[in-house]
Amino acid sequence: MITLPDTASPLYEKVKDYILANIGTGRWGKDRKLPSENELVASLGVSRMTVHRALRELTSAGFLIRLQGVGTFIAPPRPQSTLIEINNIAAEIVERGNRHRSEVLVLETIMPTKELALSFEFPKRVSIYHSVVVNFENDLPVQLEERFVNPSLIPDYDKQDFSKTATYDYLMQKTPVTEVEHIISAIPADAETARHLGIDVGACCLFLHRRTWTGAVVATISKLTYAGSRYSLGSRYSPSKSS
Amino acid sequence: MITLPDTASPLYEKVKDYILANIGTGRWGKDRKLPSENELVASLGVSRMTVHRALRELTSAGFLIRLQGVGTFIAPPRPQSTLIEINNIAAEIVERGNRHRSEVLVLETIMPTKELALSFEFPKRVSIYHSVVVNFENDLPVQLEERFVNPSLIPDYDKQDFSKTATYDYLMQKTPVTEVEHIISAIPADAETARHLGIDVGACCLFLHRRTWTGAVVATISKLTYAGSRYSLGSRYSPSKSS
DNA sequence: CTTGGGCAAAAGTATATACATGTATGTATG
DNA sequence: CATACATACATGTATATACTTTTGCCCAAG
Repeated sequence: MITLPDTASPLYEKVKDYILANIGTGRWGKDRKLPSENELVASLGVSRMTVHRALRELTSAGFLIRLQGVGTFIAPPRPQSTLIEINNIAAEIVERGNRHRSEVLVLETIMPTKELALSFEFPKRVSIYHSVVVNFENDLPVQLEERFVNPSLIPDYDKQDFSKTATYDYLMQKTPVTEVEHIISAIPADAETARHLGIDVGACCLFLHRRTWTGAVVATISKLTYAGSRYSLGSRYSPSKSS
Repeated sequence: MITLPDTASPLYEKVKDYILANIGTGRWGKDRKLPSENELVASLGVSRMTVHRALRELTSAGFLIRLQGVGTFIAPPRPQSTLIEINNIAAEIVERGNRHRSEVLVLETIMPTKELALSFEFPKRVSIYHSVVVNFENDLPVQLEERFVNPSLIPDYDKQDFSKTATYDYLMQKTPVTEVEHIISAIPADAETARHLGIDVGACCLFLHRRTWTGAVVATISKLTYAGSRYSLGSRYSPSKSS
């Protein structure tokens, strides 16, 4: 009989910790198979429901794999990918304690180019909304934001005052995003970008291309250009909010 | 008494669906407060444990917020952030059907600079591993990878042959990552980077700075420089794998 | 009016029990 | 030898019950 630590945390958390510790030390590493629920009940002296809860939560957290009728196994090492988080720039600037301001350069309805229509996966040509906004941090331009918006999902996009509401906030509020595609690259500033961001032509810019979906429909396409010298995308992330 | 649909799914899933549906239609939108567990027990005719499980899972999925002694509430709309995924470059290249090859330029033990020691959050000066590797896609250099590795977590790092095993694979295999910090920026190539990547000095590069933790200890610090013209980070992501 | 105690209500935890369902395996039968 | 069945064992689900912890609120005492 193993005695679990006498801490304040609930019992199922102690069981989870016990299991994680044994995974970590490789004690169950032989065939990566864990003791059965009933064996854990016997060795830990807790009820099966408690063991079951611990195992279920570790499974949903990705540590374990369970097969009914077979057993519980240590999950293969975490998928080799890491996530970074991209936040709303307006919120981010304010959070840093700086002043955010935006300037609307363009807000119009256009017929998409063939390439754009393709990106929207439109079967036929329909007009779309188009906006260009510059975001300032303490009066220094940091981001040039060009957006193309599917009007069937977000009507009235062209009626908004985006110097007050961030485009991002408006879109997030209007339609749920079910999928996002990002492409991040580094490009030299062209003449127009350079002018809007107040940097030299050819200066390094971080370029973020984003498409969002609502269901099967492409909702927005955004091209975000950051002045490379003034901005970097940062994030800190815990792959698994374990235990 | 509400009757839940007569499908094959388990009861707690039906309860989850019922709750999600009521959130979606805004039925409980007034003060965003849900019926208590006991009220749901009465109205749905299931046991409290079942209701509790449904509510607990919806809470951990981010849909609800529960306060002991107070009640259950609809969570505010999803945090306004999106995630992008950064994959192992070697695997990525192979997945694209291209040939991956790496060249080890440096693999040594060094004393960290003051700045580096600070990044590692070292209390005192200890030596660390240092590697510089160039990754090729079809013989075209795409990434310059400089890594600093905490020897207390990953001994023998300097004994590896990283032209065979990707550093990433080796590290992932040796120690679990509990937290990751990323900073992405766009910088012009310096002379050395330009030489290794075969690009012009001053050309745009995507620069990824990464720190990984194992528990409270900084495990690795990586500086990944991508030739901007040849590479972009891409990902597609579904924010909520709900219910 | 303010404070503090006590009560009710809500979620959180833990257990015992039962049955359902999926899987592997051994055994008897053709 | 092969198939079908029985069985044992694993996880999955559902309930009843009991107790704990936290919170909000009413009400009485000061």
